[in-house]
Amino acid sequence: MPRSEEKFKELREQKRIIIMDAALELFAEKGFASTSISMIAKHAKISKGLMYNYFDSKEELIISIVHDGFDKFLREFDANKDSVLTDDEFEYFIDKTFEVLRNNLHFWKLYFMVIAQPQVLKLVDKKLMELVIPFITVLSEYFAAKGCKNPMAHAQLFGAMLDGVSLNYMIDPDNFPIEEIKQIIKTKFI
Amino acid sequence: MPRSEEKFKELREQKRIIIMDAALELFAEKGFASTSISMIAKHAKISKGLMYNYFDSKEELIISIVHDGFDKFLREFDANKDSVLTDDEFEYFIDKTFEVLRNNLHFWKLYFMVIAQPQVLKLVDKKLMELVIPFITVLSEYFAAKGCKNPMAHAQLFGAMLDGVSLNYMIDPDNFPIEEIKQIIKTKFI
Amino acid sequence: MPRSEEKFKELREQKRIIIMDAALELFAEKGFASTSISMIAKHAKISKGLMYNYFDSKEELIISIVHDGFDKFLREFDANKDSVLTDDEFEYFIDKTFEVLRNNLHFWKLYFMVIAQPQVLKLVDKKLMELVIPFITVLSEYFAAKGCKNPMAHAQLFGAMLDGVSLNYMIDPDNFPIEEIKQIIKTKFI
Amino acid sequence: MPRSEEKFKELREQKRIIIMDAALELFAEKGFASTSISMIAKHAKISKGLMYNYFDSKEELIISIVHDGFDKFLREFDANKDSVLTDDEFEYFIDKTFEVLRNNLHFWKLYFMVIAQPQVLKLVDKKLMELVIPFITVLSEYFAAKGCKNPMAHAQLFGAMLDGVSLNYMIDPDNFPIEEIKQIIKTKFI
DNA sequence: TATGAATGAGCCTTCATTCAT
DNA sequence: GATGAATGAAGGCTCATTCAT
Repeated sequence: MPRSEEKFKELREQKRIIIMDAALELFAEKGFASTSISMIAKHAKISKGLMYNYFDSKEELIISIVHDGFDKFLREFDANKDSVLTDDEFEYFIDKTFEVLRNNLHFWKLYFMVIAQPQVLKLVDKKLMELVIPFITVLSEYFAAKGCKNPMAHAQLFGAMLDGVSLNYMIDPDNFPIEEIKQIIKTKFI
Repeated sequence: MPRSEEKFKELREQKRIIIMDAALELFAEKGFASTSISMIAKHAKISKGLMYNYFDSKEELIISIVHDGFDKFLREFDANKDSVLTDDEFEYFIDKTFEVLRNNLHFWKLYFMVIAQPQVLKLVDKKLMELVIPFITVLSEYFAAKGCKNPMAHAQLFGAMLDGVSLNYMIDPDNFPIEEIKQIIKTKFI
Repeated sequence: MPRSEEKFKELREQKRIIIMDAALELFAEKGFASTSISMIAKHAKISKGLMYNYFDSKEELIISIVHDGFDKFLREFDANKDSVLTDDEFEYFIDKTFEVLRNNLHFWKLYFMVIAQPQVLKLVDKKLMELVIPFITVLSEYFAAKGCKNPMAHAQLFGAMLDGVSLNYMIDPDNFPIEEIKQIIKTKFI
Repeated sequence: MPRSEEKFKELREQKRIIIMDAALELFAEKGFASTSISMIAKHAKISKGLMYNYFDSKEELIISIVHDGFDKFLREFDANKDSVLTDDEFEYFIDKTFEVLRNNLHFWKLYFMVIAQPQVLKLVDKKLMELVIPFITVLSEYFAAKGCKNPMAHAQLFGAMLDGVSLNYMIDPDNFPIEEIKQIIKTKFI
């Protein structure tokens, strides 16, 4: 591939990211249906028409954002998949999760918007499963190693609990005692 | 009040409920924005215009549904507010919660739709607080009596966990091991 | 006609008038299109359905109001039609006109609303002509007797001027010097 | 500014005018409320949606038409504001007024529609005052210079009379002797 | 006579998407 | 690539009118 073409691809990718960031911010703030393409284009400082040069449709845009976010999320954790977690690794996992949560509030708002809306969830659930299953599996193995009777249910409860904590944090970040709650979770589950 | 007038009011109330049920079903299935008044009217077997005889707007409709659901929910629990919960009462509370969850899947889908959508949440958050605060208070007192160091954070974690469990159950009721999870929660929190 | 039937007719006529008064007030205040049958019914303290017992349609209602107003207006002046006006009679005519104007502000608002809206004017223009032509004729004869070269144009100008004065008075009754203007008109035209 | 951008703006302005002309014609013919955006769009040979690219709402459309018309009207007269009118200037003013009246029948229909409809008048009355006050002032000074006792009332009567004449001409242009009436006005007021 | 629930056509407006430039 | 004018379907909502009671 000639250098100029490479550079071109890179520029294109950067513009894609600019659009996705603008869209993410607005989606998180106003919801999917209440955010128009016009608003996204204005916020990304491009024209409406150009949007369609990068994304086929509004749906494809939100799908891309969610997929991208999932990928980023996975990349933060992908070291520890081959063997059973140690307690230290599990604690690291918890810390990392809360850190990611805190640093990507917009994305998690979008995430809940997506899974709470059946019609949007459909667009994304396959990818979501790809993300969730390895997590649940790793967790399940961890709890099995700790001697839990029903490690799979333990893992699912743990995942659900993280969902619930994220959701409540997201709704009112300033009044949710995220740090204390992290400690309690560690006490109860490690 | 003459009987006929009383009857009129009753008929009106019944029709309101028919409309709200129809709307709840569609909202839960397709989301708020993706459900049109036309669809609701058709599903409730009334004309579009009649909706507006019973509800001022689409927003007022979803607000009414949510408020009604919250009230129904509260009525199931209002016995145990005056003193600290015993362990048995706490267990009963957990059982009841899971029972209500199972029997009102549509409503809980709507509930998550609502809290995940900023623009809709705004319409309802005062009422939501009225619902949540007494629960958190009662839970907090319970955990305090059990000797927890940070009873309020415990209560909020517990509430968040229930949210997360509900959410995951709602997304895929058939594959979420709700009963096992209830047992684990009891073990960990009573 | 038996007495009861007579009484019945009278009651009916009274109710008609109540409805027309209520409608006139609202039409004058908000305009024809912006006043709904519901509002009129509420203001007249009857049900929407009953309105249609007295008037076939919203259009028939406004037509009735206008016709009634014209008839009332005519009845105030019908003495002086058979012969040429004296100067005193002409002055009396001017005084009377201004008095009627002041006492029926709502009606004159409606009147201008009607003639300014082609689609409504159509419904009423025949009756309007029946009202206007005798006036113009009488005025024209008066100006002819005074020796004006073009008495018909004089009469039409005079009529138009009264329209204009009414219109301006109606728009802002408190700041339009109606009494001074009456004097000027007398000076210029008697 | 590059030529192309300039041209864009010009094209945009032209389209705005096309829409306003189409709307003016229909408003004058059928009234404000009875003219739908669909009808305007069809008459302007554009799509319904495009209207909203040029005007925020139906109300903003009529406001723009009225403001534009007033501005055009003012531009025809703005020479004679600094000192008292001579008789010749006053006669020129009358001639000009009648000429403008004759050449802009649609606009004057709209004008009367607007001032006869309280809800529409509100949208426009500030601008209307800006138009009327200088006229009344100039007229008032003219009549004062002629030695009238009550020049302000004279001026207001004169303005009202022009309103009334316009109104009657507008209702039935073919049968209203506009030219003769102009002569009578000159005789009576110069 | 009197009510107001019910209808449905039609209105204003929004918005994802396309396309000429 | 980039723009934004243009389209048209669809949505929320209003309202004159009808009709069962």
